[in-house]
Amino acid sequence: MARAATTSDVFNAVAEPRRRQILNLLKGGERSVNDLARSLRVRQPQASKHLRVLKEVGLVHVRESGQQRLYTLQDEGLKPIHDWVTSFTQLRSESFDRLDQYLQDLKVRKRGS
Amino acid sequence: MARAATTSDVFNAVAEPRRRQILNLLKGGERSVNDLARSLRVRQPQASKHLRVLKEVGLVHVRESGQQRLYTLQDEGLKPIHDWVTSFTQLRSESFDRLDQYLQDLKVRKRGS
DNA sequence: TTGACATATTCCGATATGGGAATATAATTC
DNA sequence: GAATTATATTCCCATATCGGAATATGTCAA
Repeated sequence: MARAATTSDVFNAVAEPRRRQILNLLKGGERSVNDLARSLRVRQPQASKHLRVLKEVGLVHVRESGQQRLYTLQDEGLKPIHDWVTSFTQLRSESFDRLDQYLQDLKVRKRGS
Repeated sequence: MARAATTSDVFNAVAEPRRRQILNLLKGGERSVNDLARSLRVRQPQASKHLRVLKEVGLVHVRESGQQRLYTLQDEGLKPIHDWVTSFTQLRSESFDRLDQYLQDLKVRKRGS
C-alpha cells in the first residue's frame, strides 16, 4: 500500500504547504482561481488542482460568477484537525494558561468591536 | 516534484492515520515498541518505522531501558498545527462561544481535581 | 460565428510512500 | 559463547503524488 490519497481526509489535504497557503489567502474572503494563482506564483492548472482537492474534502466552497469560479473558505471542515490537536494540548496545564490568556484577549477585542 | 516527505514537517507526519493512532496511545504514557505494535495490530517493523518518523519531526521522545525503547509523547511538537488551525477557528464567533463553554468545563474540572 | 478570457482536465515523469519479508543490531539470560 | 528477546534497517513493489505542458470546456463580447 502506498500513501493515502490527498482527498482521503482533511489531514492529508492540508499536509501540502501550497494548499495551506490557499486557505490562508481565503481568510481574506472570496477569490477567483486566477487571482489565487497569481498570489501563489503558480500556474493556473496547479491552482485548479489544489482547489479541487480542497473542495473534495470540504474545506472550500465554489460559487459561479460568469466565467469565474469564486472560492470561499469553509473552516468547519477543519474541525477534525482542531478537535484532534486540542485533545493533546488540553493535556498540559501550560495550555490552560495560554488558553486563559487567549480568552481574555478575545473578550477585550469583542468589547472593542 | 512528488509529494513532500513525511519527515519534512509535522503536518505530513500526522497525515498518516496509523501515526495518529500511535500518538493517541502515547497519551496514556510511556510505551515500548512491541507494546505499541500489539495495540495497533501491526508488525513490529512497521511500528518502528512510524516511530522513526514521529521522532524525526519531534513528536515523540525515546528513552532506552535495557533492550527496550520507551517512547513518550512530545505534544509541544504539535504547536505548529495547533497554531495554524486555531488561526482559522478564531475567525468565527461560533468558535468563541464553543471556547467559552469549553473553558468553563475546564474550570469546573480543575476545581474538582 | 469568431476570438478572447477563465477554468478544468489529461498525460507525463520523477519521487516518496507504507506494508511485507528478511535481515541486522543490540541487550539479556543461560 | 549460544540462545532468546527487543528493536531497527534494508529491499521490494504497487500506488499516489505534484508540477509541467498541452488540451478541453465554458463564458462573454463583438
